[in-house]
Amino acid sequence: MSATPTHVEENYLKAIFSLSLKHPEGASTNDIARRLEATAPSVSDMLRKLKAKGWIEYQKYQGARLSARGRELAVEVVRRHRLWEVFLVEKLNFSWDEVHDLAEQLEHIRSGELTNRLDAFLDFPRVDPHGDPIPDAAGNIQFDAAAVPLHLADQGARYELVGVKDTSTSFLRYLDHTGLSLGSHIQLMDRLEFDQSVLIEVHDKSLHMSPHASKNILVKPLPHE
Amino acid sequence: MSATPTHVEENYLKAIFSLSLKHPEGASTNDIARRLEATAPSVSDMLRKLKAKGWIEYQKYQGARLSARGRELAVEVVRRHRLWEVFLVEKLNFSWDEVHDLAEQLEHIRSGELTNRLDAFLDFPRVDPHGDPIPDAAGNIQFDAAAVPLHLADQGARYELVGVKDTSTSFLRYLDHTGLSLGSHIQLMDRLEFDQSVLIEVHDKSLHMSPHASKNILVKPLPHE
DNA sequence: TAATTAATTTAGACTAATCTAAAAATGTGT
DNA sequence: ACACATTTTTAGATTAGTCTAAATTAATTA
Repeated sequence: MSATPTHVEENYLKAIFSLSLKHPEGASTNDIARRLEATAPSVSDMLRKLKAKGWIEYQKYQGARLSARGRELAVEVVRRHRLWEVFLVEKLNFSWDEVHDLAEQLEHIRSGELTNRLDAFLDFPRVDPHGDPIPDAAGNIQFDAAAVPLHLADQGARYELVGVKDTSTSFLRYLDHTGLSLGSHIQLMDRLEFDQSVLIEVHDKSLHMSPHASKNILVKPLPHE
Repeated sequence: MSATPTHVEENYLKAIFSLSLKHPEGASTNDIARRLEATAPSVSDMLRKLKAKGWIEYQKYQGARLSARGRELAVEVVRRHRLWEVFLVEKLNFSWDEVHDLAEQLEHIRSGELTNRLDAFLDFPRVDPHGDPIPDAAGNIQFDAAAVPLHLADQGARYELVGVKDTSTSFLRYLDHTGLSLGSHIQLMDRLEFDQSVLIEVHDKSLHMSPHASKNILVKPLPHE
């Protein structure tokens, strides 16, 4: 039936998938190119091929959307990526800022058996080390509806850090530096509307956080004590 | 300095390495082609490239030998392959006949940090699930000098199964079927010289074993009780 | 040693993935 | 709605790896 994608094709599908989360109407050639650090002509070429294989819907100049099959393939890659990240952190003691590149390689080993056994070995984790949800074997993704970016959270309320949007090494190192990690309790003391920076309290220490940071931290309200 | 080999180049280096164990004078084009299921012209081409990169010594029509650097690279691949095999069997509960193809993919993820952490996580195993020695981080390989193929073992003596040379699924399944696995105790009842088949006793059951099997099983003398 | 066979290399072509430079289509602002 | 900027696609070239068919070298055997 449908052939299996190459590693490169998997990367394109994954990029289109993640771009589509914010722009369901379709991923543009340039956005994909930026994401994959490739040139627009390379992307244009590849979109034609992916369309021919039935993995995306695509009309010239109109951007790309995943087909049902394309989405399945992309979600499998995401599942593998996130499971390997959990493995690297939980079992091999890597830190959350070191695992991305390794997982980028491990994610391309395509074996349902391997993936599912790894999943079981890790005790069926629901999120990866950055708080991103791990698709289950059927491809379902459990998004946490209660999660909001910190810069939109309620003044005075108490939150738990449940995810980060920016998974770059530099950002994660910055969070380590401030003592923040998944599960940290945060109280939002003040929001400075003009630049969307925030004043928060973590572990009884107060901290002024830039808008870039506050926008890239996902929090969930803590139940009142 | 020396660039890093591609996955394909790693496969060639590994093939030359393992062929060189039996024929230290050099691996022939055809032998490499057979091993990699490629054609002779493909191999011929690649040998020129590997020579240009300084990883093999090679003169036209004379076969290939690994350079010092080439050997290092090959041994690293072997190390990764065997560590992943241990992981798959010990942690993910794969059986010894299922791990080869997965390890062929995992072995190409080149990260010293990953490899060494995996090694530690597995508690520094010395052999893989087929009894093959795992090179240490410095590239040293501890061969078991006492191991001999079963068809050359001494009549009447008692042995431990310490390795298999043929790691094909069919052969390993056959061994499972007979109840043999790494560590099994074997008594060599009779050797039939004319065809190198043997009569052995395992777990108090006697068994007639074909020459192919007896040649591909490595045993080590058990200390007398 | 000459002839034949086997092994190996060269020649030429193909696919996947990439790039730069140029052309074409789309979108925007006055 | 026209001109201009932006985005995207086409054209053409490159690299890695592979193949088949043909030529060449090495080995064997009469």
